[in-house]
Amino acid sequence: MAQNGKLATDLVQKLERDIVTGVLKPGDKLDERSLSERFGVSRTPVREALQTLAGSGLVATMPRRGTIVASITVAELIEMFEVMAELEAMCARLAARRMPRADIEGLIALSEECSALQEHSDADAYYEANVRFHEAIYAGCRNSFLERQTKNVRNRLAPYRRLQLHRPGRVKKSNNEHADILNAISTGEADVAGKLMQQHVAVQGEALNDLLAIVPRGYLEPLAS
Amino acid sequence: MAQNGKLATDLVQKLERDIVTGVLKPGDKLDERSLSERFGVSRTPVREALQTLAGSGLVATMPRRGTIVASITVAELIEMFEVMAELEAMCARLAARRMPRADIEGLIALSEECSALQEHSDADAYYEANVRFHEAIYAGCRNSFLERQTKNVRNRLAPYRRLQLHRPGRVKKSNNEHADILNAISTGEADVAGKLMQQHVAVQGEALNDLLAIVPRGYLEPLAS
DNA sequence: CTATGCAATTTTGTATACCAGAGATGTGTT
DNA sequence: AACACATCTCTGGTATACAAAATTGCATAG
Repeated sequence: MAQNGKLATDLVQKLERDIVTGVLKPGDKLDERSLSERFGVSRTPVREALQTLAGSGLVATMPRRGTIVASITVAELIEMFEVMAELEAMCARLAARRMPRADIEGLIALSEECSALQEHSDADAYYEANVRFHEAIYAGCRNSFLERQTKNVRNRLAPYRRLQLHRPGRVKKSNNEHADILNAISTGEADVAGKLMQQHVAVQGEALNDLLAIVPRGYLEPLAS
Repeated sequence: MAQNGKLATDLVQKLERDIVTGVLKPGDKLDERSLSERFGVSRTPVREALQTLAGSGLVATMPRRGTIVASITVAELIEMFEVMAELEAMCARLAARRMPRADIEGLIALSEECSALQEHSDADAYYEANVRFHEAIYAGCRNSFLERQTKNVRNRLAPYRRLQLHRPGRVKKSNNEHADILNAISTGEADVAGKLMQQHVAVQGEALNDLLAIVPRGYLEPLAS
């Protein structure tokens, strides 16, 4: 979609991965000069890459004050989770109606993968499998625009979502919810699948308090920016 | 959000307005040198502006082949309307729950404005009022992230949505649907408001065929890109 | 010792120059 | 006359140089 030059595209992907996987954390400064030296290119493609990332919301750049990995306010966090839950619910609803049998088999396999990893209580490994499970459902909605849109919001929430699974008991609960969602999709109960997914993703009540409690300093902006 | 330099920001806004209002049409070529001469700046801020617009999907740039105002395929058009309907439905649902009385009064005023303009059967004037009505509902959801996201998709669909109102009878029908939506929001019936909005925005069945029939050449990409 | 103001340095924003690749056009050959 | 190949030009991609603004550090005054 946003096709810039080859160098810039590479940079976008590298930086995006680093942000989504947590190598770069919210609030980290992205200096154009350092980045250009580190990647052995001039500042121009670096700027283009940062520009692109700013467009998708992964970084924030203040005029004349540089670029940082986007950190959001508590209010925005709540807002984004609200939208995320609805987007994923839509994916699940459509997947229940449109996902071919063969792909559902694949989804089952991914679900089992999650279950297996859940036993070992390795939050990071589970997170990766979890991402694959969810992405399979995005793909199942057979709406590539919705898929892109959903992945985009997911990426922006990634640093925060990752934290959730480090809460005791959350992995097991998450895995159980997967089973129910999978079942609803498999039987074609669109509205049920959507509702379950909505609840699976939504962060409300106690879960919100728990999440806020474990968000590290710097991941959230102070109220007065 | 995506704060580039002052010049680039100005360009983004100017180009965005031209695209959304139809001055620039899908498929139009955006030559960097011409734009830089026309606006009296160098190519650098022009490139940054195009970069930003590409990020939001309003323009498409093919490597080494330049930038054009984004034109989409029929499949994408359908997909985007499907998502648009759901986003607006979510706005309406939340607005029904959260919109303060005072703001509902404003919404009523906007609705009456639409009704008044509908009489004169001036599709363009109605379109503007229509936009204001819908934006008031976006604002009513009290989720600024959802609001931005919705406006973004709306902007991308603007060239196509504008066409719809030129279909005979569509303006009157649209206006009637507004009344029902307004009523549901006013009485706090969230699910009804959402469902009505979803149907109001969705393009399916005959409406889709009608829309495709009046889309000018160049607005849609050929299947093989 | 702290606060304020000025200067120097760092870093971003813009302009320009250079390079490379894709498409167009023309010529030669079959 | 038609097709293929080569060259040429036009446009984007990248690098670098220059200008303006902000932060930081130091010095001086209170």
